[in-house]
Amino acid sequence: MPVARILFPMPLPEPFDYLIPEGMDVEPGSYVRAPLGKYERTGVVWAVKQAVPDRELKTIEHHFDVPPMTSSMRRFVEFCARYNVAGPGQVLAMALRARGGLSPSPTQTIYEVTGHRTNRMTPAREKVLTAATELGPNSAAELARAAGVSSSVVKGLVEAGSLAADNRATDLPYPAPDPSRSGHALTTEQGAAAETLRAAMKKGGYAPFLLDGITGSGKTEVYFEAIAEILANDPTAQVLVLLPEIALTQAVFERFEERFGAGPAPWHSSLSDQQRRRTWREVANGRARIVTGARSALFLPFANLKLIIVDEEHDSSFKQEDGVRYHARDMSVMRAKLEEAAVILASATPALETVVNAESGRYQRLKLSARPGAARLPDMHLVDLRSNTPEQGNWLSPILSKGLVATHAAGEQSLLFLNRRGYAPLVICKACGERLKSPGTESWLTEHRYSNRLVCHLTGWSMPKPDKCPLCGAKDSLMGVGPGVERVAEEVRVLLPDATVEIFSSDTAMGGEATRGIVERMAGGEIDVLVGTQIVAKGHNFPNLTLVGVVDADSGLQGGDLRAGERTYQLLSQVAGRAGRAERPGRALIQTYQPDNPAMQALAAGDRDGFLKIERDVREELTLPPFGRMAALVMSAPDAGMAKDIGLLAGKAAPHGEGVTVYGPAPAPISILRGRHRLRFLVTAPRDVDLSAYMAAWVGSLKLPSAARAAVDIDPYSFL
DNA sequence: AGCACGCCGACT
DNA sequence: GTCGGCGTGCTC
Repeated sequence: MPVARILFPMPLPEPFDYLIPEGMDVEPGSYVRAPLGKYERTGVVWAVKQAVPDRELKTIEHHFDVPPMTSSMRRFVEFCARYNVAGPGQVLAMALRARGGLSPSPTQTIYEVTGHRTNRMTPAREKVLTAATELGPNSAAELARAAGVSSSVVKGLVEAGSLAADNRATDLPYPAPDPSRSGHALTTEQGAAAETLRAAMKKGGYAPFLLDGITGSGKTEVYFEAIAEILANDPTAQVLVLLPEIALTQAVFERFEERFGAGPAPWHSSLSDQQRRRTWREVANGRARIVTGARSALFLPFANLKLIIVDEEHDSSFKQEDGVRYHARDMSVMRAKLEEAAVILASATPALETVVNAESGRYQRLKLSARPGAARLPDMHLVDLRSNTPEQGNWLSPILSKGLVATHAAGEQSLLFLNRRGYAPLVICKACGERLKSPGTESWLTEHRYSNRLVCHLTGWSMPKPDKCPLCGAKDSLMGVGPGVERVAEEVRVLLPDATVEIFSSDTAMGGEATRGIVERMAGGEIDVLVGTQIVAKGHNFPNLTLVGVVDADSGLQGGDLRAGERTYQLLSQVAGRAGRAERPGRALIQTYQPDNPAMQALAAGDRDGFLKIERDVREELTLPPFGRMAALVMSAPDAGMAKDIGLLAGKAAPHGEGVTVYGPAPAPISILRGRHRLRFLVTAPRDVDLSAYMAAWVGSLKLPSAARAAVDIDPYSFL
C-alpha cells in the first residue's frame, strides 16, 4: 500500500510514515496536514513509497491546494541540513515561515457600480454611488466612510440593484514586471558585462558569476539586464535578489519599479503576517517574478527559480548566527546549482573566499573598474596617531581638525565615521575603579548622554545614569572612558561653533522616517558635519561631501578574528567612498595607530587587489578558509560548574579525524550572555575533509544534561 | 518544537 | 497525604 513519508518543520530526526487516504492525490512535495502526537501539523511529503507498514500508521488529514515543493527545493533543504549540521525539519521550518501561506487568500466583499439607476435615489445614496465610481470597487465600510454615511445605505443600493457585491482576495498578486522597458544607457564596460550575463541567461543552466565593480560603477544596472533577459526568455522564470537587511529600503524598491514598471515582492524580518503570507503564496505559485529579500528569502519555495543575485555579497549580515547557522551567500551558490540557475555575487569589495573562487575558475569574474561621469574615488591619507596625537581628552588629530575647519570654510560637507554608538563605550568609577557591567553578562555599559542612560549594546538592557557608584556609593564618581559618536560630535561643536553638526546612528535614526530626515538634510546641504556609525557606510549619495574622517580605524582590527583585516578594509573603503561622488574631488583621512598594518597600507594606496593578495597568502600559509575548513562547537550551560563539566566531556568526546585539529574549550570572549555560560571549540581541517560529517558525529555522540546546549557553526564569522 | 510522564519538595 | 516543579523521552 502507498505510504507517504512526511517531513515536519520541527527538529525531528527524519520524516514520518503516514497512510494516504483513498482518492487523495499526493506526490513528493505536496503540502499536507497530518496528526502528530496530540495535534495536527503541517508538513511536506518527502517521498511516496509502496510498503507494508510494520506498525500502525496514522492517515493524512488534508492536502493543501498549493503547487508541490519542487524536488530541487527538497534537495536544497537536505543539503542545507547536512552541510550546516541541523535537522532537515529545522531547515524546512525556515521554508514554511509564513502563517496562512498555504490557505487560499482571505477574501473581502466588495461593491461595484452596476450602472442601473434606481428611481428611489436619496442624497445619501447619491454620495455612495459617487464614491463607488471614484474609488472603484471597495468594501462597504470603505464606501460608507468615503460618502460619510452608514453602511446600511450600501446594502440598500445592493437591493435596489445599483451596486453589485463580489468577493475579492485580500492578498492580491503582485503586478508583473515588464522586462521590455529599456534601462539606463550603459557604458562600454557595463555593456560588455551585461552582454556576458545575457548570453548566460539565454543558454540557461547553472552559471556562477562574480560581478566585481568599484563603488558607483553601476553594478545594479548591469544585473538588471540579466533580470530583464531571463524574465523575457522564460515566462515563468523567477528571480531572487538578496540584499543586506539594512539595504532593503524604499529607494531600492523604487529602482526596481523604475526599471521594470512594478516593484518586487518583498521578504524580510519586519514584514507583517499579511505581507509575509502574500509573498510566500505568490512565490510558491510562481506568480511573483522578482523577489527582493534578506538572507531568509533564500528559503522561499520558488516554483521556477532561474536567477539569484547576492548584492554586497561580502556583507556579514548574510551569515545567520543563531538557530540554523548558515551563510546565505554560500547556500545561494548551492541552491543555484540544484535549481540549474544562474547566480551573480556582486560587490565592490568581494570576500576573499569569492575572489579565490573566481581566480580558480569556479566563478566567472566580470569587472567594472570605472565610475561613470566625472566622479572619482577619493584620495586616501593615513593619519599616524603616534605623531599626530589628539589633545588630551579629544579624539580628532590636528590634521583631521584642520581638514574639518577648511572643508567647512569652503562651504563643503564632512563625514566623521566612528563605529561606536553613544557617548563613551565604558563607564568606570573614579573612586573604586569598578567597570560598570550589564547584569548577568561581562559586557560593559555604554554611556549615552542624549538619553542620559547607561545602555548594554549586547542585550539592550539600560538604566538611567546613577549619580553615585552602585558599588562603592561614591557621589559623582562615574566617568565615561573612550569615544562614541556623541562625544566626537561634542568635540566638533567646540571646533566649529557655527556649523550644524548631527549624529547618525541607530539611536538617532529610529525607524525609516527619522533616517530619511537625516539623509535628506545631509544630501540637501543642511548639515555641515555628520558624525555616524556604520549606518552611514551604505548607499547614500551626498554630492557636496568632500571630506571623510575615520576617527578610529583600528577598532575593527582587534579581537584576533580571522576576517578582522578584511572586514576593516571593506568597511573603511565603503565609508571613504561616500566622499567625492559628484564633481568635486573627495578626500579621506584615516586615523590609525597602526599605519604599517597591511589593511591600512592597502587602503591608503587604493590597492584592493594587493590587500587581498597579502590576506590570501596568509590564509593559504595557515590553511585557514578558504584554503582549509573551519567550524565551531558552541556550548552553553546555566551555571559555571555545568559549563566546565560539559566542556571537559565534549573535549574528551571529540572524535579522531585525519588532519582535524580541535582547539578549546575556550570561554567565549563574552562568556556570560543572557545568564548562560558559554564556551566554544574551534576546529580546523584541510579542504578535503568533510567537516560537516565530523561535527555531526561529534555532537551526535554527546550525552549532555538537558539544560546544556550545543550548536555547530560551520565556517564561523563571529568569534564571540 | 510541544507535550506527557515521572519523580521529589511545600501545602489546602 | 496531594499539587506542582522541570528533567527525560516521544511524536509515524
